Amino acid sequence: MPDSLLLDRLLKVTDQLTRDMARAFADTELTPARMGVMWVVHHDGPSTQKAIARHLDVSARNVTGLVDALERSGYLVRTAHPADRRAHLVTLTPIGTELMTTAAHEHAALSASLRAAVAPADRAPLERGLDAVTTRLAELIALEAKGAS
Amino acid sequence: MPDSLLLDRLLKVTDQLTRDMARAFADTELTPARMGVMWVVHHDGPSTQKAIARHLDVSARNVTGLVDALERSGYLVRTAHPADRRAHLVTLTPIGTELMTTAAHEHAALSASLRAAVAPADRAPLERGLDAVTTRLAELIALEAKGAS
DNA sequence: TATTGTTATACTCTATAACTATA
DNA sequence: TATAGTTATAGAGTATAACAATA
Repeated sequence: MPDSLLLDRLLKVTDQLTRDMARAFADTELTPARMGVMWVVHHDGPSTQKAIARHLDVSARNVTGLVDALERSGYLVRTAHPADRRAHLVTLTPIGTELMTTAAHEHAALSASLRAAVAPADRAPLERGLDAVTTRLAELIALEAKGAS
Repeated sequence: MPDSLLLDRLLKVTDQLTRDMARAFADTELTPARMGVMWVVHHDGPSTQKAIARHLDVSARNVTGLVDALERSGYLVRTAHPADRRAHLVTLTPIGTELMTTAAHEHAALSASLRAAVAPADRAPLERGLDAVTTRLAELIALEAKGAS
């Protein structure tokens, strides 16, 4: 597709990554949304559900359901918050920690594989270009949010 | 984020595009999945639901629901297939055609805006890099599909 | 009063399976 | 027999609103 628009290329990658992630979790009790919760807790350590909701920019109700499923599957547990009896601290179980260790390795390996597929001279410009696109997209999204107030 | 992995950059753009599209359709009866149907019919002309399902790689049942919603909203209609009485030909209404004309312009404008945000010397390498990533991702997805048979 | 999390409710996207009408 | 589409059913993600317990 030599004449494609930049946006079409970005949407193509978006579609591939979305589908590939969903496929990777088929036949497990994990899903992309549940893994989102796992990444937050993996990176930030034990977190309240409110903090997770803010981090993912989803509703508190949504987090309740995702944590329910992950707790059922044994990847995390709700524990008492030491200072606030309203809140739960969501904490990874040993199995959850093991899952995320593996996931982090696979994530890095996939990133390296994709980078290796790019011509060496194009790698730095690709990364700079993606950063520029991200910055512009963030500006456009902020503008829309403002206008839609 | 100067030290981010390539994959993290790609996922960031994926997240931004996904959210931005969903936001763009808030307060309308359109959604990203419904617009997917609209794009197929816009590009391919009157299409059977089966053809749409193949194009989008979703189930026939799914297309039934999406076409139901778009027909209710007045963007397309089911018409009789001239040669196969089992099939429906999904056809854009004048309003649907108008919608897609506008959408195509906005799509091109967004693409140009994103491209303009990238340093001129980085634009060609960015596009080449994205094509390389897409090709590699397609290979990896094909490998997984084969292994999971 | 404000906040955390849950229950209640609803909509969308998605899938498989069974069924109808046609090929 | 095979195919196009629908109905039936189900699970997942998401949201708002009302409510309980606690701050």
